Amino acid sequence: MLGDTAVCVHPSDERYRHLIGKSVTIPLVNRDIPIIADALLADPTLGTGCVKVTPAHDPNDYACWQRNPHIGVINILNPDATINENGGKYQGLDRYKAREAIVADMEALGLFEGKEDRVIPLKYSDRSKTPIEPYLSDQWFVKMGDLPHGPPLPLGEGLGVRAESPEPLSARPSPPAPLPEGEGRKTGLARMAMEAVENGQVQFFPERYQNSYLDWLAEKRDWCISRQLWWGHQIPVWSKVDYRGIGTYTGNILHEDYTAFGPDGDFLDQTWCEEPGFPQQEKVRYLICIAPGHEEVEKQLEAKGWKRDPDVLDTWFSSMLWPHSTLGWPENTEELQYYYPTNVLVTSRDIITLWVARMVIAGLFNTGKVPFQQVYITVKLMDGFGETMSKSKGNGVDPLDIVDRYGADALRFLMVQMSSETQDARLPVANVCPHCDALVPVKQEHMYMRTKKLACPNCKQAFRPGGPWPSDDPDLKTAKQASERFEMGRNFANKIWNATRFILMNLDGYTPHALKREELALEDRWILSRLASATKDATEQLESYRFSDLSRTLYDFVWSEFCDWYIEMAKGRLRKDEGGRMKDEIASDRPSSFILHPSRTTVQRVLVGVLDAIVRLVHPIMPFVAESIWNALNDVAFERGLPNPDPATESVMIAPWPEFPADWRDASMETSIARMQELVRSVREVRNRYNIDPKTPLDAYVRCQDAVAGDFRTLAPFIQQLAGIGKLESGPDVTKPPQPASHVTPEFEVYVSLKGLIDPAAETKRLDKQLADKKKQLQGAQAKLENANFVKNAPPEIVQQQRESIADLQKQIAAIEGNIKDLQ
RNA sequence: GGGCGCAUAGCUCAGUUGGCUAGAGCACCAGCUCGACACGCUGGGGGUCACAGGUUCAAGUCCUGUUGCGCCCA
Repeated sequence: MLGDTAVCVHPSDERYRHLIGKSVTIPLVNRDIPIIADALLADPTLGTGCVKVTPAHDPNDYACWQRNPHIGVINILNPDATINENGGKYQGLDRYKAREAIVADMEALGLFEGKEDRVIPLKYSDRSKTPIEPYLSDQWFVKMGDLPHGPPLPLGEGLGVRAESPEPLSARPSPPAPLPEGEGRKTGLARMAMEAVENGQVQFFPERYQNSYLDWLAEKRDWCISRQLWWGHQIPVWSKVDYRGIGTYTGNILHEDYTAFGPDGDFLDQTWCEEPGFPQQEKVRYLICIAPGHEEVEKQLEAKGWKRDPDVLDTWFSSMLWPHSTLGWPENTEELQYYYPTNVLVTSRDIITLWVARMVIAGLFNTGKVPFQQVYITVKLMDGFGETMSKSKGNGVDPLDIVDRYGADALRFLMVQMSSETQDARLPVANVCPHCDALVPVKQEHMYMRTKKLACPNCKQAFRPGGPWPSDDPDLKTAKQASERFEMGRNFANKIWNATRFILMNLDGYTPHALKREELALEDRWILSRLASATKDATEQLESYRFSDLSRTLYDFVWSEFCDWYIEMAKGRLRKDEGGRMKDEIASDRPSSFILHPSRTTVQRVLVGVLDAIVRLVHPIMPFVAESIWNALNDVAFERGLPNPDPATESVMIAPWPEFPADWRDASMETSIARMQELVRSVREVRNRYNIDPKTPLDAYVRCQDAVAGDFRTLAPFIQQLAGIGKLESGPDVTKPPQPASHVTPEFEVYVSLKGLIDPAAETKRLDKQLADKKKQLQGAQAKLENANFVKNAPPEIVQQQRESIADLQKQIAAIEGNIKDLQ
C-alpha cells in the first residue's frame, strides 16, 4: 500500500466508470492517487474489480506504469527489505513487521475490511528459500535489438582478433566505421545471430531446435546482465553524482578527475552521463567504463569519490566468451587461429537460448566468426518416472557407479543408443543392495529424501538408498545406483571380445595377402557384402548425427550377422588340421565344408579383416574395448585391412575410417543366404517344438524350384551343420516323408522326417491355425485387388506386389492343406 | 497464456518420402555346459500402435480435435 501510485479498474466496468480520472487517498501516508482504467491489469470478475497499482514492487503493475506513465513510481524498500524513507512512519521496519503494523493501523482507523487467503505466484530464492520481493532498481542490459543509427558492431574482416588484426580489443578504434546501407547491412546483436543460422553458417541437429533459437532471438529482448551477487566478474563502470553546469562533463568534471593520468583515451572505454528522473534536475550522474589494466586510474577515481558499480556479470555473459576466450582471446594466439571456430557444439536443449545463442553473438561480435558450425542437441535423460534427474531428489545415477559395475563402454553405448531425435529418454534407476548385490528398483516414494532406509527384498537386510547423502552412515551401508539398461552395452562389449578371442585362437599360420574375389567362398562374399552395407549405413548415420541408428546398425551387424552366422560358417574351414583334412571329416562321414572351401588362410583373412573393420566402426561408441582389441590384433595380425593388408596404425584412434567398394554389395548373394537362414530356422523350430536333442540328426526334404535347390545344394554343408541335418534333399519333385513336420514359405516347403515322433492331432491343430492366418491374408490381398481404385491409383509395383503375394499365398495354402490331409 | 516434444509388447525404445504378416533389447516360457561367449546358444508366447473424427485405393506414419505426461519461455 505504501508504494501504491494508482487504483485501476477495467474500462468496461460499469460500476466504476464514473470514477475514472478521480483520485483516492491512501490513509496511512495521506497521498492522493489517481483512479485509472487499464484493461490488461484489472480483472472485473476478481474481488471488487478494483486493483491497486504498485509499479515498483510488482511486474504486472510495473507494466501498467509503462502504459500509464503519469501515475509515477515509488520504491518503498531498502535493499535489505526494510521500509525506506518513502514509507513514512514505517521507515526502518522489516517488511513483515511493516505489514503487521499496517494491518493494525488500518484496524485502528476502522478501515480494515477483513483478510482472506489467496494463492499468489510468489517466487522464492533458490538457495535461501526466502520469498523474493520485486524491487525497482537500476540494472545493466545488453541491447539486443537493432539500433536506429545503424550498425553498432565491430563486424567483419579486420575488426576482430583475426590474423589481420592482432592488437587487443581495448585498442580498437571506436566507434566502428558504419557499414554501408543496403544489402548485407546488419544491425543489432539478435539480428546478426539469427542470420548466422538462417544462412546456414550454424546448423542444428535435430533441425527443429533452430526454431527455439530463432523464435527467442526474434523477440530481441534486451538482456539483463546485472547480478547482485558477491562473487563474479564485477562490472567495470564507475559513477559519480555531481552538479551539472560548468561546461560539459567530459570537458570539466570528468576531466578534472582523471586527466592527471595521461592523455585522453587509452584507459577509457566509454563515458556517458544520465539524468536521474528526480526533481533535483541540477544533479547528474556521470559514468565511466575503464578498460582493463588501469588499476591506478581506478584507485585515483575512487579517491575522488567515484564508486564502482557493485553488480557482477551474469554467468552466461562470461560463458558466452568461452569458445574464444579459452583460446587466449583477446590475444591473437596460435591456439585461437588453429582451433577457432570449431566444428560441433554438443549440448542440452535447455541451454539453446541461455548459452548457444549468446556464444554465437559473442563469437561474431568479438572475432567476426561463428564459434561452431553445427550444434547437436542431446536427449535429456529422465528417471524411470519421466522426472528430471536431480541430486536433491536422489533419482540420478553417478556415472562412476555405472563405470564400476558395467564398464565405461557400456555407459557410452547406452548413451549413444538413447540418442534418438526425441527430447527425453527414460532410464529406470535401481539401488544395488550393498549386502547381496540385488537390484532394488527406485520407487517414487523413495525420492525427495523421504526414505532413508530400505529393506532389500532379496536378503531382507537394511540399507540406505543411493542419493545425495553428504557423508557415510556408520550404521547403515549406502547403496550404489545402477540400471539394468546398461547390461546391453556390457553384453555387447563382451560379445565382441569373445568373438575376437575365438578369432585369435584360430590364427595359426595367418598370412596377410590381398584378397582376390575368385578365392572367396560364398559365405565370405556374403559377409563382405553385409560389411559394405553396414559400413555405408554407419557412416551416413554418424555424419547425420543419428547416433541411435548407428548403435543399432553396429549391434545388429556384429551380433546377428558376423557372430551368429559368419563365424559359425567359418568354423568348418578353421578346423582343418595340418594335413589339409578336416577333423570332422575324419571323425564322421558327415560332409564337411572343407570340401567346398579348401582355403583356411582365406577364412582367416576374412575373419581378421572384418573384425578389423568392426573395431574401427565401433570405436567411436566403445573406445576402450576397441582399443584393446586393436592392440591384441596388432600383436598377431599387424597387416590385416580390407581388401589390402596394409600395416595397422598404432592405435585405432588414428586408424582411417573404413570404406568399401560399392560392388562388394551383392543383393542376390544376400537373398540366397537369407533363404538358407530361413530354412535353418524352420528346421530348428521343428526340433525345438518336438524337443529333439540337438545331437540327433534330422532328415529334411525341401520342395522348391531348381534355382533355389541349387543354392541349397551349394550351401548344404552349412545347412546341415547349423540345423543339425543328416540327409538333405531339395528340388521340385522331392517326395514328402510320411507324417512330417512341415514349414511352408513363399519360396520353399520343408518337410522334416519325424516318423513316430509326431503328434498328428497337435500338428494338425497348429497347421489349421497357420492356414486360417494365410487365408485371412489372402482375403486381404484379394480385397485390395478387387478394388478398382486400388488398381487404378496405387503405383504399379505395389499392385504387382499384391498379385505376387496372392500367388504365393495360394501356393502356400495349397501346400498346407495337403500337409493337413497327409496327417490324417 | 505461447512454443516444442512424447503416448507402439510387462519395461525401455526403433519404425526415413504413407505400401507385403509392426521390430529390437530386457523381462517371461521351453530346451541347451556342442572347444569364442550362461554377460551365452536355440526356439516360443506377447501389441485394437492413447482416444475420437477426417484425408487416401491404402494410416503406427498425414490433418483436426480430445485426454494424459514432460520441457522451454512469459
